[in-house]
Amino acid sequence: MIRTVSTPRKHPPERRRPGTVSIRDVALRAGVSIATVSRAVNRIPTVDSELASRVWKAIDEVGYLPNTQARALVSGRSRLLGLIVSEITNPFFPELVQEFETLATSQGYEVLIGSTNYDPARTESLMRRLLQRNVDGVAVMTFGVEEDLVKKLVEREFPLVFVDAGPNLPNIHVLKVDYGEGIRQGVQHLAALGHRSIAFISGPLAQRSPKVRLDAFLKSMDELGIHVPAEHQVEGTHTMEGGITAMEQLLALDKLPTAVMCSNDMTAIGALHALYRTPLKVPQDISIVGFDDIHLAQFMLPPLTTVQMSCRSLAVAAIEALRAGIEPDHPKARQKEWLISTRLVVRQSSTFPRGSLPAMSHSAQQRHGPAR
Amino acid sequence: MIRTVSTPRKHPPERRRPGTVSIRDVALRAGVSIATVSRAVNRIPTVDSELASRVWKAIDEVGYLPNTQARALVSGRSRLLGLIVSEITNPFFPELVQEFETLATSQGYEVLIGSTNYDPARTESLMRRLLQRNVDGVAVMTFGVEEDLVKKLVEREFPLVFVDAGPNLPNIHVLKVDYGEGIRQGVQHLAALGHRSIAFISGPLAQRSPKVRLDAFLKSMDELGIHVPAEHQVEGTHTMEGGITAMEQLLALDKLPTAVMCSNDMTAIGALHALYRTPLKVPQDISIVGFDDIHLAQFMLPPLTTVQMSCRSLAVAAIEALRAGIEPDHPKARQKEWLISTRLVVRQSSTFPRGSLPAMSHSAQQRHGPAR
DNA sequence: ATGAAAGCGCTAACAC
DNA sequence: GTGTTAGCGCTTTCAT
Repeated sequence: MIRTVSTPRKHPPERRRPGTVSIRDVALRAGVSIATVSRAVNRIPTVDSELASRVWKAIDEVGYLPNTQARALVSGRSRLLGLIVSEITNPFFPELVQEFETLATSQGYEVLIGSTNYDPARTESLMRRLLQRNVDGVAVMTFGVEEDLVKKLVEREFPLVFVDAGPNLPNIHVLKVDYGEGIRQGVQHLAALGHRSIAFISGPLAQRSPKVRLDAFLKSMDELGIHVPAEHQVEGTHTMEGGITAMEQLLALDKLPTAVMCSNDMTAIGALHALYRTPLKVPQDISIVGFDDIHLAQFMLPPLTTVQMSCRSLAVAAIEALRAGIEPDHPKARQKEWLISTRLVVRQSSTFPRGSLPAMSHSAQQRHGPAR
Repeated sequence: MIRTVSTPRKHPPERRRPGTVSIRDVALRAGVSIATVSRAVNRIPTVDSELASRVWKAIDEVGYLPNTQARALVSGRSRLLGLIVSEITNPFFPELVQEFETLATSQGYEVLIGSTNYDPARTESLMRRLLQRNVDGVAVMTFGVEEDLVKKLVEREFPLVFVDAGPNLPNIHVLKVDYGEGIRQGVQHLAALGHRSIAFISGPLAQRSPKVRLDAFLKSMDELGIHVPAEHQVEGTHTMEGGITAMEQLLALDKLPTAVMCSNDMTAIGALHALYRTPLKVPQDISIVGFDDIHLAQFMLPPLTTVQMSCRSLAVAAIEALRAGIEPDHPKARQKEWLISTRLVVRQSSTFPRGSLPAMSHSAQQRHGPAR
């Protein structure tokens, strides 16, 4: 072996955690080179089977675990995915996180999760940290990411997926949730039951997704030629508290709407709770429709009619889109838009408006009957 | 420079993502060595200030972000913390995750989260993956981790924190939640109101924490000399569904208990929902007490009386314990147990048992009055 | 104060 | 088929 002339180091720093085992220990034990160990571990077929089994035996004996960081360093791929959500405590997100994590894991990726808590500064530092960790891609399930940063990343062709059109940039991977269709179904469901006075409790309108949902609602109402007075559009916060407050605002109105559509389920749940405190009954006096179909929705009293946005398909699409961006010859490498469909789930929080009850068939009676 | 004789590589593989900037680019741009850049970045005070500012300027110009993986590789510390929870969709955990993440982040750590879904195989693979990722320590907020694995890690002095005595091993960092005190307070609250027939809906008893909670309940009852008949101990699942089912079991009994204490809030919420479907009123006909004090608890109808276990203190203690294990000269490096206190939060789901109502003072009337 | 270079654990090109 | 070695990006020693 030819060495450089520099004198050997005097105090080789002992940085390894005691008990940590490296590829060299395995090689030594198995009496092969580290390259052979590496090949065996990576299941390169050309390795002699006798050697391979010696290697595996040694691996077992010394308790070797390949160091992912080192692998990442040399391969340039970390097999880490970033997942940015706005608020992990909002019940919609854990369900998404769970799906995302399960899928990622099964495909050999790990997930680094961050919640932004709607704080742009936090979002940016989060993004930076994810990049420093060399994540292979990031799914951004929130808003308020600075356009500048995103633009830079897009230029570097860094794999990035947004839900609902993210920043208005070309060449971005976007999961387009079909709010139009989902919310239209909700509106039409209510309209079909005879509602004409339908209020909408939105999310925080400074954010894109809540805005899109509100627009979808207004458009659906417009299609039916129903006017929505300003006082029937209340801004919530996509939280239970927001739903309570917003519903209280509606309750203070001279003329109550006969139905309320909510921008997400937590808002709808808040609305239900505000109503529990009044003599009004859901759905007999007022119908409530949510959006998301979180797990909790079916356990509400009455069980919540809502528009389902499948976490599963969201997660599947997000990961597929990310991998398409990561792996150069992924079949869908050029696809930029991924459509997420939604569907109405009719439960018992919606029925005919009081007074406009049509001659009731027995089945309708059952279907939309009182829940308690 | 003295080089070895080997011929130069023919196809230096291009693994770097286009746009990625390394320390060398900065050094080149600033006209200094990479060592100087490294020193500047790490704010080593001996760097000449003129050079340092040149370096920072270059960093800014090329958009350099230090690669954490490489740093971790050389320093032996990844500044990554593993957080294992049983089920991210259980509302208690997101609150914990949020606290944990915020704290970790503010201390320069990133968090790798995994949910086990109560699957031991999944737990083990998760643990292995965390180790491969070189996490500096792992907080295990769940159960069913194989003793063997844990034992190995403990031998290697790998920083590990468990909630509630984890495996029965010496020298393990444990967050001891003071169930005894919390549950005793709950029981005494009910007993003080006059309840003598108190049922308990436990969590899955195969797990340690639910078991400990049940034992604490039985002990508290025993202290008061109250016998708990077998049919008043129902096993739930720590989920809403489990609470519903368990409550239905209790409702089928000839003689109903006058109060039900639940092993966690989700169970209590399930119990409330099962009761909503009956003519029984909470708390007039039956009192319900939960455990955890999740965010949702205060929004129940009636707002849930529960024992608060603070996520914040849990997260604080977990991180402090981990850092104590990670950093050799941490002040609390030798501390093994961390006590987490709990406290009763009286809301409106508990009152006097029907019939045993003492001559009621006006204030008691208000305090424990009907919630709707 | 600064730079050269060793080396963290691993993969992959190359030589044999 | 197997071994040797360069090098991923960085920190840290050692020499200057």
